[in-house]
Amino acid sequence: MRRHDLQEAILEAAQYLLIREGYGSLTMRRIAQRAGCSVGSLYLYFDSKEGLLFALMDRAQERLAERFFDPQIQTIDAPRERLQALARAYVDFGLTYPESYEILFILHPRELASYPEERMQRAYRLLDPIVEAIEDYVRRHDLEMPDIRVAAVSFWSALHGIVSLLLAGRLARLRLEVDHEALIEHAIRQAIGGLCRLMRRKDNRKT
Amino acid sequence: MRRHDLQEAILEAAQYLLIREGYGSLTMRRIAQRAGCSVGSLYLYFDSKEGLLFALMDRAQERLAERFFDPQIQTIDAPRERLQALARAYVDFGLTYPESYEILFILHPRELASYPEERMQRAYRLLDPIVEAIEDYVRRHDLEMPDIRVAAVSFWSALHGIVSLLLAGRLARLRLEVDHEALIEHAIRQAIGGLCRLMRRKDNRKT
Amino acid sequence: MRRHDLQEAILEAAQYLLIREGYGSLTMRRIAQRAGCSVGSLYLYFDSKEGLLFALMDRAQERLAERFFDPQIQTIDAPRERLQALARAYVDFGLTYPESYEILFILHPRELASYPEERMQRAYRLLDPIVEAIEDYVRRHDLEMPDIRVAAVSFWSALHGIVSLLLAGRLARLRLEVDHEALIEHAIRQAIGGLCRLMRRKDNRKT
Amino acid sequence: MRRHDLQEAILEAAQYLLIREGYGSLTMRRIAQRAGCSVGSLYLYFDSKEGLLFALMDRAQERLAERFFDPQIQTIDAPRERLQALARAYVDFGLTYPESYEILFILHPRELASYPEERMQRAYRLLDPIVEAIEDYVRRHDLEMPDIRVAAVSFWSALHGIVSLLLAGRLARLRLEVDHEALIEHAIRQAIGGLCRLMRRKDNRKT
DNA sequence: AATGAATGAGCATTCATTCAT
DNA sequence: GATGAATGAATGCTCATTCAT
Repeated sequence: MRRHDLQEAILEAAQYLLIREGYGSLTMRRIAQRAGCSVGSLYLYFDSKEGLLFALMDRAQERLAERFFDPQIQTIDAPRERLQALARAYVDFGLTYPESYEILFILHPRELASYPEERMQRAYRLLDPIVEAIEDYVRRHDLEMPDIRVAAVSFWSALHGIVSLLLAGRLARLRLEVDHEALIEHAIRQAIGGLCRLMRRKDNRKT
Repeated sequence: MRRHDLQEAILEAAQYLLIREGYGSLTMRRIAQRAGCSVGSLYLYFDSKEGLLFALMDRAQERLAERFFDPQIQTIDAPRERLQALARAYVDFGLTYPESYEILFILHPRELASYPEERMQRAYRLLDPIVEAIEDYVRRHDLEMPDIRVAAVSFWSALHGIVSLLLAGRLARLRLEVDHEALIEHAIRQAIGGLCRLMRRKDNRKT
Repeated sequence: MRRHDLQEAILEAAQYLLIREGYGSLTMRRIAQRAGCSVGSLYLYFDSKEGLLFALMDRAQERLAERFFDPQIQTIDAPRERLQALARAYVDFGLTYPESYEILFILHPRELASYPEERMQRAYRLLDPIVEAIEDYVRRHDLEMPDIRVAAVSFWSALHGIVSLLLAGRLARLRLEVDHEALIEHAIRQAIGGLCRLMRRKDNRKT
Repeated sequence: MRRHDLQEAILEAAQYLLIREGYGSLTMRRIAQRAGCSVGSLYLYFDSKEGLLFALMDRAQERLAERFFDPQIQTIDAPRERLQALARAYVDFGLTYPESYEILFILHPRELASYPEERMQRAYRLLDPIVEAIEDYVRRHDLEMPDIRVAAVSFWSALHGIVSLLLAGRLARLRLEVDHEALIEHAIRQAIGGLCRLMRRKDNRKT
């Protein structure tokens, strides 16, 4: 139990520092200091700084899964509503755990180069529920969508766009005094609306 | 002439390394090595590492302006087509000058904290043509859009999402073997379609 | 125990280099090399080069206090003998701990600009016993000395002159083959004699 | 003529910077900047930084000679008054040309290690007029002074003490709010008084 | 005579990592 | 299990000096 406690404290500290000060300022010294242990102790639980980062990634993936693969969402019957709930969950995850989001989707690939591919893949299962919802929608409305994978990635990219813009604090820097909540709402509706329209169009062209 | 050559080589080297290896690995030594000069020479052309980074920012902004504020685009009469041309230009800029895009829109603001705000603002003028196109569209079709600024940022965020995902090379890593061209096409149409639909909706509600 | 050993070794090394090679050549690398440790270890014991220098100052002040504020001297009743003992102690201190003397009184204040003033002041308490001795002398012999502070500083400056000349090794360089002991003896007697004479003179003028 | 002009400007600049910013901050770049020429030009007139420093020393010696070997002083008949005039001239030189004084008598010997000995000696001829004056005094008053060289160095050391204390700005730092003029006056009279008294004493003991 | 671009060596400092205790 | 002393390598940056022009 004890063991786990310190390990957890270390991860917590690292995560806290990562988003506050950035990866460049994330040092083993500071992590130890914040976790309330010695630098040496870090190496009892993690092989290296990279190992610690990987553990952080694993953790971030779990958190994402918790939110995104929420059973409550899966049971929403109407695919469009499900898509909306997924989008909401995704954005919420990003804004609630900015550090996790940063690690998973923003951190430079270089830092994660040697992160085992199989563990990496897990994070991107998030596309599956999106694909499913789109398929569902297409099927139910008897529409067409030639490449659903493309549609899903495109949908995801729109969500990623809004989250990463908000997290980077660029809007604030730009003095773009825009209400975040309204922006998120707008962006999600824009993505879903655009997606559905594309399906319809495909349909129209055929006729 | 020579003078300019090395300065250019340094910027080129820094840019190359920045995107390939990330900001954390961007060191003056490596820049010098890649530029084929001594570390000291870097300081002949730039005050500091930060200064070099700022020069890179300036450069990226110019490149963005070239593509995005292209007069040919401005003269497209139909606002929807103009919007599409702007979106294309934005994505093209990002894919053609990935380093510039990375510097402008992905690099964490932390690293550029002291970049003069007025110079920073220039980059974000890109919202203006988008705002104008939306306004145009709304006006011509006699629609309503309560907060055009929100709509513009939302539109931008969709473009940013697709570009940053492509640049991060995440798709490749994910073995998401998706055709980039199709994806871009899809994403742009999704964004425009979603945007226009949101306007119509507003209209519908009113009636 | 060990801990203190290396700290001491570092101070010793820094002191040695400071006097032998001058402040300009005092580098962390050389200190580490001479102390027999790595450069990084220096920073385990001292915050910075400046911090190390300050520790050296503190140390020098302690050594000065030991010699100069010797209780045995304070109890000498006859003020003139006490003055002589003080002068001896001062010069002895300078010659015994040349590095300490150099740090305290020769090193340019520039290098120590941020040394806390209150700690600095301690070193200059040395004027107090001199002032007291002069006051005593004046009182006992019923003489006059309008500005005792001036007299004390003047006396101190004579001692400083002889010590700094000897320490700088200038006499040797000049081939001024002069017996150091005789020179010190002479200088001290000259200072005391001159001081007392000035008092008498003041007296004479008044009458 | 031109040639001389720039050389002079360089020396002037170096001297100015030397005292203002200290030897540690005396860089070729800054000298060139202040002298209004390029760094390379410095090497047209001086072999190296050390060479420039040596030229500065030569210059300082000349200035000292001008003041100290002033014919007007040499012609003062009364040896005691001559001694006083010499002391005054010495202190004046130090306070008027602090940079020169610093170079000649305070700069760490290390920096001057390779200054040609014969040129070094010139600076210390200053002892000759002092020796002569003392000899004169002894002779005229029929006194004794076993080692006149010791007496002269001792006298010189008193003057050096007061000048170096004032130049280092220590008194100011100590908040020893002492009138400089009074202090100098006092110190010189103390030195002369002490010196003469020592001669007398020698005499007394003999009888 | 004068420049200024270029550099290698060096600066203080910080880093992730190791290991005896 | 935990520490903290120790380190080699790397960081951004400055230096005196050289040399083609």
